[in-house]
Amino acid sequence: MDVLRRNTDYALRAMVGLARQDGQEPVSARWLAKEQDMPYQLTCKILQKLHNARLVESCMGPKGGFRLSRKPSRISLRDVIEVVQGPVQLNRCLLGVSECPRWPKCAVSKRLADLQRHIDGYLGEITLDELLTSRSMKKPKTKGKPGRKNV
Amino acid sequence: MDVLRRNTDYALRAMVGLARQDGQEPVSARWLAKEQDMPYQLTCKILQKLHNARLVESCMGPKGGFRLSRKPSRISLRDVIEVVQGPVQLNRCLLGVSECPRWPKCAVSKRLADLQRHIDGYLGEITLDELLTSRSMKKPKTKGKPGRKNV
DNA sequence: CGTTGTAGGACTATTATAGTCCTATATAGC
DNA sequence: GCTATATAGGACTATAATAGTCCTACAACG
Repeated sequence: MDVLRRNTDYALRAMVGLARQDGQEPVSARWLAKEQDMPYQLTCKILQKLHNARLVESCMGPKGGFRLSRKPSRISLRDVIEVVQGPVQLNRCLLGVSECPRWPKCAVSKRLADLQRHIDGYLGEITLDELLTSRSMKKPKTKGKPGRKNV
Repeated sequence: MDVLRRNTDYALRAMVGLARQDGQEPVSARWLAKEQDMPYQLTCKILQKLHNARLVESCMGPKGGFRLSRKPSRISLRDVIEVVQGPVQLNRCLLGVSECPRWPKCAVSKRLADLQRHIDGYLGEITLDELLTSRSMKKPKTKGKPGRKNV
């Protein structure tokens, strides 16, 4: 499939949904799920992950819900991605040389490591607020399976 | 392995194995499989794919086998990757805007599209011959690569 | 104290990937 | 021609990763 998975997409949508509310008022998972066409239960799970990673704050009870724990401009795409699907790695060996059983026979590494660094850097630079404007319109139709729509 | 799958890794190893033989003599799937620690049947499948994509030539019969269809310096990592696992895409929508049902609500696209282009370009630049030296365990890498590292 | 919310464990379902089995066919050498 | 060794490839099984659901517990506002 793709590098960014469906759950990552959901997480991004959720974060964007929260960022738009931008207020003090917490937003409920149910509302977010509906707003962004995501399965409710999954939305809960993903928000929990985001909460454990301190990207969002939560309050329980009626009037409860979630809000971003810092400004959208201080949350990167990479932050969100890593919470949901872990780091985007080209190849497992790139993380820890020590783990590769074929080393030193295998060493695609050097050039790929450069690319890896670039990807990490790039994803780390893109921030949530950059996604806000483009996401702001109300959607036209789109119903059916909760299929993968888009990032 | 994440972005690059195991089969892609196998394909890369197979190609490297072939590139090292550098000769006129075709190399059999069985030999390659053993050399590179890969399941024989899978190796056959993958070589078939590489053959259909014209990256390798094949000859049947005893003394048959595979050889690269062009020089290692003219085969990119991207060529191999795309044969085995398809294009490395960050997100499905980046391929064709027309397919996205959430447009225009969603448009992470712009920044990600840049990254996508960079990845494609980079993978397209890395050539097989650049992997040869680093993959041969005999020689430590005291040697500068003659490969074309041009953008 | 009931309603509306999050927390989260434990499951099921679905899909993608990896890997195997089997049969057909080509060809070199006898 | 016959046989051994090779690729070609369809059809299958197995395994793993991902997506999604169900259920119970707990927190807090009114």
